[in-house]
Amino acid sequence: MSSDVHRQGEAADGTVKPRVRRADPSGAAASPETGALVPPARSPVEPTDEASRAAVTAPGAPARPQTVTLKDVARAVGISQSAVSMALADSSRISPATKDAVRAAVKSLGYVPNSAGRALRAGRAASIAVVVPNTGQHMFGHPYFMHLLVGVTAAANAHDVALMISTNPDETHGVAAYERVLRSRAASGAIVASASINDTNVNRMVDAALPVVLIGRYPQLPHAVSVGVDEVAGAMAITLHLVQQHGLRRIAHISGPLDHQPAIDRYEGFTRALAESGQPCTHTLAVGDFSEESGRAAARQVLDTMSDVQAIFAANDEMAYGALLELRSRGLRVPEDIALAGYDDFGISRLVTPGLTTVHVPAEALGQRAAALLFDLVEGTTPVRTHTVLPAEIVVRDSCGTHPA
Amino acid sequence: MSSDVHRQGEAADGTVKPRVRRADPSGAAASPETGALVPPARSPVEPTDEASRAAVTAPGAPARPQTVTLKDVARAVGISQSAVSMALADSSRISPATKDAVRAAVKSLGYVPNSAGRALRAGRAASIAVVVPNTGQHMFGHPYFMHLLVGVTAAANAHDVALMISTNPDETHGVAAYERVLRSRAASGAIVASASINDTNVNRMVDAALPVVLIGRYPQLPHAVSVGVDEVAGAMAITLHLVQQHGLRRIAHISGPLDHQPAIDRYEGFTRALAESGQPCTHTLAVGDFSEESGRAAARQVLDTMSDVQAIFAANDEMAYGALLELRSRGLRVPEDIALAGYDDFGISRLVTPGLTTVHVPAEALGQRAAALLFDLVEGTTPVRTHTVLPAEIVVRDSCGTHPA
DNA sequence: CCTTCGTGCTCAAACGTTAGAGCAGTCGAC
DNA sequence: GTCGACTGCTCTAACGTTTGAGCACGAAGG
Repeated sequence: MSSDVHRQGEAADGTVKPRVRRADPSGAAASPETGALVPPARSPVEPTDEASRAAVTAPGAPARPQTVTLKDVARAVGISQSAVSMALADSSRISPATKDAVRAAVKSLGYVPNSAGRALRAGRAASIAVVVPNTGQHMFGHPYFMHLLVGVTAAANAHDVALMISTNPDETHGVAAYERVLRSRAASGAIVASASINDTNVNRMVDAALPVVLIGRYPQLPHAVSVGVDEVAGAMAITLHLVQQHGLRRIAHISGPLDHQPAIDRYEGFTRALAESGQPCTHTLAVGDFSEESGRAAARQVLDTMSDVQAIFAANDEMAYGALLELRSRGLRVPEDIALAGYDDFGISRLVTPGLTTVHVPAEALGQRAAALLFDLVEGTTPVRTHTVLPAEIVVRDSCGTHPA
Repeated sequence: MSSDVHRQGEAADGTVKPRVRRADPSGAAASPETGALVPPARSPVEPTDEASRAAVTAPGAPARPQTVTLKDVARAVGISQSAVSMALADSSRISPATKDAVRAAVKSLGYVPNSAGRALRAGRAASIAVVVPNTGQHMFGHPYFMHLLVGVTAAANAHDVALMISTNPDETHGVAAYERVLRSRAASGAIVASASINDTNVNRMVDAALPVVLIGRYPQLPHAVSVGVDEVAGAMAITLHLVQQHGLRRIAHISGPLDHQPAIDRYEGFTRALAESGQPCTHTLAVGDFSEESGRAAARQVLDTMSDVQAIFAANDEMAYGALLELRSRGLRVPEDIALAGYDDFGISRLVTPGLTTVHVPAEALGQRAAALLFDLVEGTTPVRTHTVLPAEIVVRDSCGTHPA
């Protein structure tokens, strides 16, 4: 049985010699798990166009796998296939006895309706798509999407609908990947989880006149159906927590790229909270790109330019972690010397020492709501409101200081 | 514009009052991000059966969204639709001039082939599925799947094939979710990422005579095509590292559930390494379930029963983290008092302090290889080998002790 | 001049499904 | 006794695609 097993990297004598990789002990940005993937010995699948693929398949094409269709059920029961179809649709025009017979035959033959036939007839597929445009895998691999997917999956399962996911291989294929899914009617609607507010793809999708639900806030697309989180409120809450609960006054914000709506909203929440706190606060801003390394760089900038910083609020946990590394390397203690807060709450914040105070993004709930809205759209029920905003919730851990009182 | 915005949890006066949740400062198992999701104000989508949904859609059913089909292109060019089809397939029977005209018309009309029509005609859909059977979301939400998905997505994109994901809503729906995807021909093949070796669903899938690639090692299914990682070698390598590089002799293993192939393999690698190390080692075993809490419990058991433990090797990073918490709470230092190692390398191991020495699981590469194999199967090319095994690679960080020169 | 061949298309059928029209038989009402 | 309505089905068309068969035409070969 082991004779047909092929071990890559196996030495000639049959012993397995695992490669050892030594991690950067500084724990900095050269993160092993996001590093280049182990290159497969076999070259990656090369793109094949429809024509040549068909040519390859044609010669030795095995008999199409035998499927049981309506016709088979009809033959078994001794009625027409339309009658079977109607029976399965529980039509009142079919006698109970016939329905029973049909159900029995369906079960014994193992009939499952062919989705292509159904989709063709119905004009739409029984599936929805989650599209993540404009993404290298750096975006798609994020835990955020995993949680989103869990939510969408749950809703799709409940609705008895299949789920397709569609990402863009690269910028040049930009449009293709997701537009085709919709235009080809492979999915009857889509949930779009994008990023940049300048993403023209998003506008395209919305214009496509197909059911689309956006995740996030899209002020420039007032008529698009969207579901988001109240990011401004979340950022306000955590900033106010720093100011009011911990009495901090000199606070830096490390924002994400400011063509990114969440980055804008979190920054706005930050400034608004300072303005409304009633306290004389000083603040500064450093812009990152949501990556750990950019957070570290931003922290460096903050520490070098603002004297006596008391707290840093980063627009996501990854940058907060980067900042933590910078603080650590300068011998600054968190939270004793500087308080730290993040945003997202997808694992990092809990695992890091000290645990990061952060704002929880309910990605799973977002996914579930988005799917529910999409189903309304697909079924022609116009949703009552176009924009749904879920509440933010802050999670207090240790990085912002010991709990007063 | 903000008038149609509905804020959940918004107070009557319009101010947003975010809820504050206080995290368990012990940092133990009550992990916020895996906790119950924020319950949506609106009740979750209730299951709707096919019949009643159709009834809802029927009355006000809007005109089916206008799509441009082959017929439209044919009309525009002034030829038959078969000619258009042949032109697009680059048939030699069509003149270059006509092909050009067709391509121009396709472009100007924005024709995209309807996937249902194509799938119906071809007998199979241009999509593959990733199925995760036997799963509460506890399994599906794991970073492992995210990485797997990234790999599969890349391959699917390169092959110009859509990707469906299919999970089981719950145990009762067990079969339905994935079996339907395949039996209904919604996908032309599937990648199965399962867990338990007793999972009868996996056998069912394999028996279904549809292209299926399993992820992991399935010794009991020798004829199924699978792609896995050499878990035994990985566990051996890390164990030998502890024994040979760090001179540790009293080592405990915290395994996963032993009806789970990776758990079995990692345990086997552990014992085999000890046997082959040439050193007189003492070891013990505690069984967990791959959860952080079970890791903590197992560590408790180990520390209470085995005297003078020098190292703990946990079968995954989550349990290693649980063990770390237990050690920390007993005032034991890692690695000074006890060395620690994990397995998986999906983020936790890098973020925790001290960084965990672990074995890297190349989930993305697994996904990519699995997809490549699946495409071979779907296209009728029988792959040369049924089992592919990727090499393991250990990642040395700080939890196993300082690097001996 | 007739046949053969090649070219460049058209025609028709088929994939599996659903739904509207139609139809044979029964039954109740007038 | 005739009419209409109802019951319980069958027939047929249609969704959009691909493909094998067929056909009209011109050129080449006998």
